[in-house]
Amino acid sequence: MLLKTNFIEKLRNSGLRPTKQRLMICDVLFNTDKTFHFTINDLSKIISEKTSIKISLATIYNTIHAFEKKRYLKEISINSSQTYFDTNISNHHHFFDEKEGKLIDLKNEDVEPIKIKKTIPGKKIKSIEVLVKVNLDN
Amino acid sequence: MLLKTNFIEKLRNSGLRPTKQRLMICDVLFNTDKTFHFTINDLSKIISEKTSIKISLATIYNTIHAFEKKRYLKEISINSSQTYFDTNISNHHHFFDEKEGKLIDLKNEDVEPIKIKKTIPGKKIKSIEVLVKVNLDN
DNA sequence: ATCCCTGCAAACTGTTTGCAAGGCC
DNA sequence: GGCCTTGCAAACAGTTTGCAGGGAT
Repeated sequence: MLLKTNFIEKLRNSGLRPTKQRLMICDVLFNTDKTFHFTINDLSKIISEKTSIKISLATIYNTIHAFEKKRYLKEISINSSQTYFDTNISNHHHFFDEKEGKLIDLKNEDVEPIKIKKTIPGKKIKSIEVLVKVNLDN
Repeated sequence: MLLKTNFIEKLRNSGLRPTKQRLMICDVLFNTDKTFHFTINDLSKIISEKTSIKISLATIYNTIHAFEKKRYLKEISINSSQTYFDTNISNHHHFFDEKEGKLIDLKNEDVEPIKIKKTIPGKKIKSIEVLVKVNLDN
């Protein structure tokens, strides 16, 4: 758990002004031990349920992109009408439950190290993401 | 290489009427030894460059979705503003060149078999997709 | 005082849909 | 003829942008 003052610090250190909207978003995203996945829509709903303050969608997009740039969040690669973000910024893989449209973390020890035996000249591997799609067992 | 009559056959067998639009799309997608990746936009451009016939975007979307349902194509999971399709419907993985926005096939022998040691009760693994993001080497 | 940030509305992009006209069987 | 398909335009959803007013430093 982090205190509000920590968030203020965190934002300042990134060159982001600690506005009440950003602090609110920090509180939702980072004031928990667990990491989780969300869409902008999810986040917007959580905020409106949690407080009476309304944060404009534009501001939410703005803030999330700023946080992504600062590596407080990362975007997850799934084809979906909405973009998913992850508060777990470490390298890890995902299950995607097609029926529920939900992402589930795979711990690193759940996946044997991926070895890529091919390289592309002049290019460097930036990330390796495994997406395991699951559905009903029938 | 397949002949036009083969495509007519193929479409008929799937319960799809062999219209000239669909045959044109078949020709672009399947009348080659190589498989490839494309977006709807790409496809639309290829068609308009290749022939003077103009196929409406709605029809292209329509046809591609029909082909996907019939498993002549598959969609690839990348977060991108556009949806990518693959004429290679076998299980395989991809490089994604972030700079060029282009997909490159990884042959199965280029990736050591992925082992997932976790299961989800009542759920079955439908697919395992590896996306290796690459970018300039600096 | 300055510069950054917010919120609204409008704009934009890729995709989907409704429907009338046309084409395949 | 009946049903499927096409093509257009309008609708749609998620996201981005321009800009005026407000807030942080």
